Amino acid sequence: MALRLFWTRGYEATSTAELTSAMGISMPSLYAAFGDKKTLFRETVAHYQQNYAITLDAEREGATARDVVADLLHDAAMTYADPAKPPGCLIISATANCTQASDDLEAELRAHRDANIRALERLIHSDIRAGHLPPDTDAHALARFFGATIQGMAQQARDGATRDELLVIARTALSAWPA
Amino acid sequence: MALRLFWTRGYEATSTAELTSAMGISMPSLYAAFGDKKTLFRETVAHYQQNYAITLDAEREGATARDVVADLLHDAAMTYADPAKPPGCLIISATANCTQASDDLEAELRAHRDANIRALERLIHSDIRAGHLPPDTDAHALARFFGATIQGMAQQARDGATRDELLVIARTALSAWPA
DNA sequence: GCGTTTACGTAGTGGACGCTATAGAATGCT
DNA sequence: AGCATTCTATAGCGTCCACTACGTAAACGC
Repeated sequence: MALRLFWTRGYEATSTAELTSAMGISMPSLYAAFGDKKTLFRETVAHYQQNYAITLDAEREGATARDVVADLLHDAAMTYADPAKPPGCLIISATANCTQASDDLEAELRAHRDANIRALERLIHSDIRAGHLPPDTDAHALARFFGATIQGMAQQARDGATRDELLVIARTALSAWPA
Repeated sequence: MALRLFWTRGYEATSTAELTSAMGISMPSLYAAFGDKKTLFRETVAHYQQNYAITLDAEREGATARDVVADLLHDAAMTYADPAKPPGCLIISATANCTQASDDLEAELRAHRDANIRALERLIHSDIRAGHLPPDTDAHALARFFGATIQGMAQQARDGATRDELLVIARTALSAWPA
């Protein structure tokens, strides 16, 4: 599975030889199917996004932003330290420390991360408008804080943190939610 | 300067050719002075540790653990998003996504990170014993939370967050401190 | 049954990596 | 000054990278 390799080792540290042997196919088959390594990676990211990435469920009926963020943090803890999957998050760490040759991929994943934080910010804003949060709440700051927390949880998971430890981080972070 | 290169690009993504041209020396001079690339990196890490890394000042007179952590977060924000320096933290990200060939370096930096979190935990423990924190405070959880926050701030800085944005993250994180 | 075509695997391509052998320049001693 | 020694620089070593050209063998049409 290409996903597991990119997930654990990142983009550049995963060689095409490892990919072909893990996928059980030969080198020309891989290039006939995907064109090049970058395209394979992009399709892997899309697959990850749809099947494994945590998402904030902004459409949940009757849920406040706090509820949604609580679920998001819970999902992050459960996913990032799932013993059956590689630790951490592909979108957060797969293009960390890459050469100029992969600057485009790094920018694409960064765009994903920024989009997630902006979605979080919109969610908080709508809760301010709905009166669930004080009108002077700094939505941008709050969104960035939880974005940073989730990225920190991903890094902690890669450093060996367990689900329980991540869940406690999530709970502590949530206590920073404005009254 | 080797430090800037390793700091921005990480260990494996920095080539020896870039290092020599940045240091203004030739390839054999580098190998005569340091032996190999790993040793150069280790000495760079030591130099970074002594001159640039944020440290928690556990010996500060009359300061509570909260004060010390507040300063630590403040320093992190100022350092990680310093326009005059590469963004983020070398010890946090320089060995992310490395090949098996660099597993030893990754383990060494991970040990640094773990030591920092344990130092934070000891600081919190001593504040519990001193009565500045409730006796049921989960020191381990709190230390991991702030460790995750700092790692998240470093990643945010590498994603382009400004000092002000990091400072607000720091302030928000501190509001999770037990009453 | 046979020629053609399609698919796969082996082996190799140019290039960059970490690292080093050899040749030249600068320095110190007599 | 002349010589030895050290110190540096160019050029190249083997290896691995992403990627591809060829030989081989199975599948299809007649």
